[in-house]
This record gives sequence, C-alpha cells and structure tokens, in this order.
Amino acid sequence: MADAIIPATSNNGLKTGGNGDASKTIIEAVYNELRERIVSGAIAPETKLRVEPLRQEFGVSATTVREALARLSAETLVTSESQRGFRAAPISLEDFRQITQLRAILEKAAVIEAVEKGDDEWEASVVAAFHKLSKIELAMKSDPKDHAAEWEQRNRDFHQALIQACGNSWLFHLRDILLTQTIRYLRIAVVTSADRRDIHAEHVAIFEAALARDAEKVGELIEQHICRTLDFVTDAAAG
Amino acid sequence: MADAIIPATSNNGLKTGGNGDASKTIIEAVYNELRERIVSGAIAPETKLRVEPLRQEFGVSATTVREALARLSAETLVTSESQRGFRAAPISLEDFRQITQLRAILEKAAVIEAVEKGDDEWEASVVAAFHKLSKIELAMKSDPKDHAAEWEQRNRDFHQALIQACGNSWLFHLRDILLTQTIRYLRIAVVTSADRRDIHAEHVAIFEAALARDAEKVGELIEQHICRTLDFVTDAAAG
DNA sequence: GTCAACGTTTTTATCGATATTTTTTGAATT
DNA sequence: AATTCAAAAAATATCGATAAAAACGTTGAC
Repeated sequence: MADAIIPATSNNGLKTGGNGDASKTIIEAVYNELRERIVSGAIAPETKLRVEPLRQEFGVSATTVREALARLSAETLVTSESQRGFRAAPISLEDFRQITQLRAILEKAAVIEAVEKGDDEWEASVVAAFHKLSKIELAMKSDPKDHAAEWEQRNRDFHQALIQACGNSWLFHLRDILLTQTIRYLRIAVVTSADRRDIHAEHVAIFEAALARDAEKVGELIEQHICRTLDFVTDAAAG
Repeated sequence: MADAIIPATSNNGLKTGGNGDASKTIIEAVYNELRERIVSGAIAPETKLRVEPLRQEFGVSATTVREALARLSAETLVTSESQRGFRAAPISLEDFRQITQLRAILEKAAVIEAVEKGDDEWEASVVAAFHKLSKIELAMKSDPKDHAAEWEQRNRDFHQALIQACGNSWLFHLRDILLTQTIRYLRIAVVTSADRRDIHAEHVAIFEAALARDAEKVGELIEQHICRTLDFVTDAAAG
C-alpha cells in the first residue's frame, strides 16, 4: 500500500471544474468535455482529434484520452479508422435528413402508445412539463437568446414526458442518441434563433391532443413537428 | 527509428487466429473476441469482466482490454459503472420485449418506404436474397442444426435486402444494434431449433407482397413476423 | 517536370508499472 | 452474536514510456 505522504485528494490540473458535471472518473470528465465541444460545435466536424495535444491540454495521460475518444466513437460523435486515429464526425444534410426521419418514426410510434397506455400520473407529468415549457416560451418572446439553453432542456423534458408512458427504455435510449445528433446540427447550422411562436403553437396543439387522448392525432402532430426541424435546417443551410 | 533486430511482423500470442476476423488492431481483435463470446452466450449475462484475467488470457495489456470493453459498453453488450468495472449486459424478458417491439417499428417503417421507393435493382437483390434463403430453409427440413449459422446470415441478408431501398443508413445502424441483441437472446435462450417451415412460409408471404409492391401488407407481415420472435422466446423461457 | 524509392518526423497503438478506489477480512467492542 | 472499524487484498483507473505504423519531405533517376 502506498505511503500517502501527499494528501491524496488532489484533483490535479484537469479542467473540469468549470461546469458542474458529475464525472466520477477522469475518463468521464474528458469524455464529457469532448462531447460537449463536439455537440456545441466548438470542435468543428471532421476536425482531426490528435491524442497528444488533447493529452497536454487536459493534463492527463494518452490512454485516458484514447478511451474517452473510443466511447464517443461508439456514440457516432467521432469516427475512427484503424491506425489512422479519430476525428469529429462529419455532418451533411442527407445525414440530418435521415436522423430526423428516424426520430419522427420513433417518436410517433412512442407517443401513440404512450397516449393509449398513459395513466393519471403520466397526464400529470405531461401537464407539468408543458407548463414549464410554456412559461419559458412566453418569456422568450421578449428575450429570446437569454433562455436558449433552458428552453432546450425543457423542450427535451416535455417530449420525454409525452412518450414516457410507452415504457420502452430501448426506444428512449435510441431516441436519445438521435436527439443528441439533432442538437448538434441545430447548434452548428442554425445560429439564428427561429421564430419560437410557431413552435409554441405546435406544442400547444400536441399537448391538447395528448390530453384529449387522440393518439392518431398526436402521432401526426409529433411527426410534423419533428419533420419541420428538417425544413428549418435545410433552409438555414441553403439560405 | 527503432533498431529492429527482431522481425517486426510478429502477431504475438494473441489468439485471434481462429476465426478469420479482419482485425487490423489488437484492440479490435480483443473487441471482436469478447463480442462474439457475449453474443454467443459463452460469457453469461452479468458475468463480471475483470481486466487482469482477460489481459492474461489474451496476452495483451490492460489498457487494450479496457478500451475494447469501453467500446462494447457503448454498444450495450457490456455495462459499466464508474470505478466498479465492467460486466456482461444482463438480460430479461422485458428487455427482449422492448427490443423486439422497437425492431418491429423500425423494420416496418423501413420496408414500407423501401417498397415504395425501390427500383429494379432493389427488386433484383430481394429476389436473389430470397432465393438463397429459400434454398437453405428447404435444406434445413432434413438437416436442421447443420445449417443454423448459414441460415442466420441469409436471413439477415434477406431482411437487409428488403429494407435497403429506404436508404436510411442511420436506420440500418440502429436496427443492427437491435438485431445483434436479438441474436444474443436467441442464442442464449432458445437452444431448441424452431419449426422452420412456419418461418419459411412467412418469408414467402413477405417476399410476394414485396414484389407485388403492396407496401401496407408487407409492413403488416414484417411486423407480425418480428413479433412472433417474441412469442417464441417467451414460450421457450416459460416452458 | 514527374515520380518513385528512401529516410525522417509525426502520430497512433500498445505496453508495464503506479496510484486510487472498492471490497474483503478480521479483530475489537458492545 | 452482531456491529463497527481499520488494515490488507483485490480490482480499477491512470500514467509515462516504447514500439509500430502512417504521413511527410527529400533526393535522385528518368
């Protein structure tokens, strides 16, 4: 056993202190940091991710960086080719089209089942999530950019609440992967904050149909709602 | 510039020679080997995967094993908890239910689009894949267990050919993950080879509807076809 | 001027060893 | 006998260094 002369509770130079992430391990911290950078666009698509510079910046070992990259690679946020290292995943409109289409398929199926199966508690959590989302969407009318991050979270929560009652955690998992990809695209491609009123109206419609237990209708609305994201990004990329 | 005294082309003691896997890197070799063991059931669900023993068995470094495990963990074939290492993913009937349901959703949506969009080349490859599958299914009537592995492959190919024309590679990717999980469940839970004639009949029906371009019908058939897998495993687990 | 063989440099993959954390063991105390 | 606590043992996470491979640049032939 080591003769602990130096107080063992040193969190060395790793710069994870900034955000309050709950990284128990250094690999996780590096993973989270890189993930955030890629999703936010701070690391541009197709950027080569060399181990040595990252290692130095974070003040950790090469192995640690590698493992974080390996994990990200399984999540399709970075690509890796044998013996040729890692790079941030590329983006393309076609790729985004596929992601969106797939997301629509999953979320539509999920919400239909959820509406059919949901109990009172489900309803309650949908109401709660909708309420929180509405408040921030109204607040954003006057002050758009300030609430962007919070809106993103509440929007996510609302959609999650809607489908929660379908009870398929695999579906949640895959949807989560797609949602992360989507957010990346939105952050990278669309800097202009969209006209939120439009989106709010859609949310209202979805919410009402859900509480009315009109599964078919909710399914349709969700599908359109998601597909509209595609038009949005397509326009942004083209214009 | 190492002074290469020993011929550099040594593939050391790593036991990857057995199967003809195209592992360019040692990590990949370990990854493939572990993956195969988990999917086949050679490593039982929830088995603790300690680094040191594996390291020794494969004759590689701990880091290498760790990275392979990390990749598998992203694929949900192993679970990992911070500071508490890795273990083979658990299984449960409920889990399998979710996987199957989700697979049905994805494959139904995919095949409908494929049937609508597919061109002559798509038709041709469906015909070809169906032909190969049929041959082995007929051969299996007399000699079931001998062709099991080949059937698995051809079955996979047939289903892939069907949905190919939908052109959504993300869908393929996610479906692949689910399919791998499914195969794991089949291998682990169901040792008894099912009545293949039944399955063959289903394949025929799917094939005919696909060539007739009856998208709705193909969708229904595929859905049922996949869901039947669930009944199958449920029975096997219960009986 | 092009291009290919060759040596140099950079980058990646892999190793063996160390530090840190968790789990187990076994007294000591109630 | 059960419980707590500390020390030992085991396992995990992390490091620094080395070997292998790819990228790069240069020279020399055509």
